Amino acid sequence: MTPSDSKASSDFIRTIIAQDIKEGKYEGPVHTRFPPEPNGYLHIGHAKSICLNFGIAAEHTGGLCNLRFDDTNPVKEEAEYIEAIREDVRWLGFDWGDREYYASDYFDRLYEFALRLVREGRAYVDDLTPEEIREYRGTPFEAGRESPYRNRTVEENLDLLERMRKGEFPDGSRVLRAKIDMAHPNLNMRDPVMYRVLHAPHHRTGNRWCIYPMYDFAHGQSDAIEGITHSICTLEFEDHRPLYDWFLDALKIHHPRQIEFARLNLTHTVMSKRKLLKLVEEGHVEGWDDPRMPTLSGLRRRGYTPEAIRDFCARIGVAKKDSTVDIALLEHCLREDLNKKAPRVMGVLRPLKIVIKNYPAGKVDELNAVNNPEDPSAGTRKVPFSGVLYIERDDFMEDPPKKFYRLAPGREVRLRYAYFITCVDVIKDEKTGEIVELHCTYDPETRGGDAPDERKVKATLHWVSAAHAIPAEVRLFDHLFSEADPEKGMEEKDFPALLNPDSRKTLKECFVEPSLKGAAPGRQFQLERLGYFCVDSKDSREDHLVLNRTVTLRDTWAKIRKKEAKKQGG
RNA sequence: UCGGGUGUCGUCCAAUGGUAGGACAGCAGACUCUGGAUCUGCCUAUCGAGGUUCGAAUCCUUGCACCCGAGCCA
Repeated sequence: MTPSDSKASSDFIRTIIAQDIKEGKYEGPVHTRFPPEPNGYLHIGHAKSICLNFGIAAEHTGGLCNLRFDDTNPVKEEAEYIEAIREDVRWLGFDWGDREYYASDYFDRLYEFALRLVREGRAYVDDLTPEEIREYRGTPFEAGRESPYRNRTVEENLDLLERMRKGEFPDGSRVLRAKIDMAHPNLNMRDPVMYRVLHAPHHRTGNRWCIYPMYDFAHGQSDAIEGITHSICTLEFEDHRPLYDWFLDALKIHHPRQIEFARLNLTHTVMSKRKLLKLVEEGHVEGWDDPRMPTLSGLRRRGYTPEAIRDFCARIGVAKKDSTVDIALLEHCLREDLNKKAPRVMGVLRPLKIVIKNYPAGKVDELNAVNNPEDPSAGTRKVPFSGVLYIERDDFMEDPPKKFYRLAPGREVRLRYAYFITCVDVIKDEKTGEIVELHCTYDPETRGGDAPDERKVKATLHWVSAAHAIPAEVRLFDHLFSEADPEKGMEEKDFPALLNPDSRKTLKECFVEPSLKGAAPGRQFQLERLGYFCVDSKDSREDHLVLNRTVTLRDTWAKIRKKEAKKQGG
């Protein structure tokens, strides 16, 4: 192994951790955690965090990464999301062993912690209404005011907190607050709420609790309880860090080192769970796993591979600068992976019928086709050829421009792995003028795709034999939003207006080669010259094949066409 | 106006006082039974102004821009 083989990517977080280890700051091995809230599905932004946390643990001997659900708000969280999150993390390729934890596992200890702070006079029960609390908090520019309930006795606080826990008070009537500093320039330190009354059943603790800890009072302590050494989170928690420090110090418990990084943004999509949830709830997409969604379940259904996503996460790096990664990089990683792995088959999306006039009637030939030119071990297969075929409509032009070198009247091209054919006649619908079929001749000497006289053709087309082809429905996907940045200058509630109306096109009359018969859900392959596709895991049936286009191939011809169009359009 | 952050090619990430480099995107070409893949070449950047230094993306001063923060959300 050369040094470059094992060269791990580095970033400022890994640098800090390496330094901490060098200085012997922590007793045990590196211990991280991935802490999702089960209130939605995981998206590619979470993948960045998952790869970071599990990746760092894996890079150190004895390193561990926990999966912890931050389930402190029963009104927003659902058990359905937990299973989905587990599946997504596993699919991405990470293993948390038996270390699956829940903040709700710690409710008893958290309550004990709260009691301790109350006894020490560091927390109090406040009777202010939510509106009053906001008012008393002040603003970033002016100090807040202390609540009139701030100086209750320890006994009174203990009594009130216990009665909150027992359910004597309605939602919103009282909270437990930390007694810190109402004039602190960091708003998080102005007596933050630790517990609120919420008469709601919890998906794990049922009706055992009617008060629930705030995230700020649960997160740091959960990390401490689990012995996390490095608590990696996103930038918006940076100014919560002093508060976490305050709790940890007051409680005198293990103190992980928190490091913040910038969350991932991607062009042509949205990433916040709120927005994704809105797309789902308002029916702009078919669900969390709609193949256009940036969710892991959506990407999976679309045909993305875990390897491609991990590669992407490695390439985007980690930093503290707000950034928006071009979705083209994600697509590049995908193509690179699929190019190595996906078997090639032929299929026609917009069929144009071809009749080979000089081909013996009724004859069927079996031609050899390479399964994957990038991988000889993938072998070869037989593809049936006959006198009536379909080719792609886009592969013929009656009046071709200079740079078009596919089929045209009088022109010879190659049918992949088959024969050279020449177009001799164009048959049109008399009324509409639409081209309904092409008449061609073939050269029997070119069987397999090479001419004995070494003559060349400029194009090779994909095709299927009409009598042997399998019908399929094919869904073509494009960016969810046509704008690169749908968050820019847009009221949050209005962003669906920017949705790309052409993000999904369904083609119902496609044909694929017979080797795809009975293809299992999720199966992936390349349709030569068209792109990578997979069998839809939800809608495909034995007798009704449904394919998703995962991503197109790089398409130089499309680029030329676009450029020409732009030139003419001015 | 307060607190916390961040400013390097179009985009993302490096360079930690010593030649500003890589990837994606773009452009041009080679090759090709996928206009795929592959290969080659090209293009473009240190937020501004001062200073320290033989030498500054990096240190200092100052200005500017952008992001986060006033949930009983996470």
